[in-house]
Amino acid sequence: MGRAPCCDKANVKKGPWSPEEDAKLKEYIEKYGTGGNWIALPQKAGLRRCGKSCRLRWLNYLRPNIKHGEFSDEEDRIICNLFTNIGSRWSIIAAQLPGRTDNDIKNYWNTKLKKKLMGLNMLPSQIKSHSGTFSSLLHLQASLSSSSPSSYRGSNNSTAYYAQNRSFSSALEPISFSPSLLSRSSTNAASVLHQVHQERFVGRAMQHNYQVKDNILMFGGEASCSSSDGSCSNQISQCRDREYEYNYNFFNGGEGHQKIMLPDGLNGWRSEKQNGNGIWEDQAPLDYGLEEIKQLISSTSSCNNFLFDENKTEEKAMMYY
DNA sequence: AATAGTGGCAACCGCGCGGGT
DNA sequence: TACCCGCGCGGTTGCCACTAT
Repeated sequence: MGRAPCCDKANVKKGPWSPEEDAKLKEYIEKYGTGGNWIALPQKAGLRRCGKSCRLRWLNYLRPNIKHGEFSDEEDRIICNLFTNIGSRWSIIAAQLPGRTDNDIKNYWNTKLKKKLMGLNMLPSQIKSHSGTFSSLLHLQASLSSSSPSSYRGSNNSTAYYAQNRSFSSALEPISFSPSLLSRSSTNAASVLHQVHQERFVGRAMQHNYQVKDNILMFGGEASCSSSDGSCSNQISQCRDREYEYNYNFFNGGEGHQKIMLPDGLNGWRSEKQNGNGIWEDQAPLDYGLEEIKQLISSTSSCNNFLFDENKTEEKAMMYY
């Protein structure tokens, strides 16, 4: 049995909003607010509209400080960067662009920005050969970047790595997230992180959990949750409590020298270990040829090359995904 | 001038989540 | 604990304007 409709569809108007309806809605909300109940709002405001429709109209069009029109290069950069790192979390991306709505950004991405990027660097054959969406390609890029050449693993300064290897690490521009980014989302921060990791490291439809065990960050299901003392959940919550620190260390391989075990996003699991010289090495290489991978990544590097300011690699409070 | 094709945007739909009971 | 309800999100659809033929 399906869910009950949110409103009486027969008595509800659909389609484009008239200026009169806009005025009614705007006037009502400015006077009384939403009252925390969108479902009841249209009736009170004298509108024959579904509450959800009112909410959408208000959020995407009528509410103050909405920015319409062309996106700036800086906005392009942010969108591209965030999309690469967190995928189609339009609301989160929108939270980083004051005045822009998630719908706006989504439309802009789908109709313009994606094509812009594709047109610049992607050859049709490359797209076809990987039979994935642009999104999955970016995710692939992201996951591959997380398994970047082991030569940098020994370094605590990943920024240096980015600076030297921008064409390869294109999507791994460090991103600065304001705390409001997470708090403004209806989803809690840990959940966002969890989802981000799923998208970031899993190039196929697999679901993974992560946990911290003995200072080792591990991804996986029950197998990785085999703590002998059964304190799996505690470890996870510890991880969540320290999410900023953890994320920094996670990618940076920095303070704490956390080991990671992660899905390689293509062919299964890949773990890493430190060799005798303190260099982090992949335990199992990817089956994808390195050259092919580099080609893929450089082919999508337009995201950085034409949008990103080279001088902005210095980030302060940053999280690496 | 008429028609078909394409792009862009606004709006809708269905689902998952979380709070309340 | 289970259920209901509203909210918010992401994907999709439909309409309109513009362009090409």
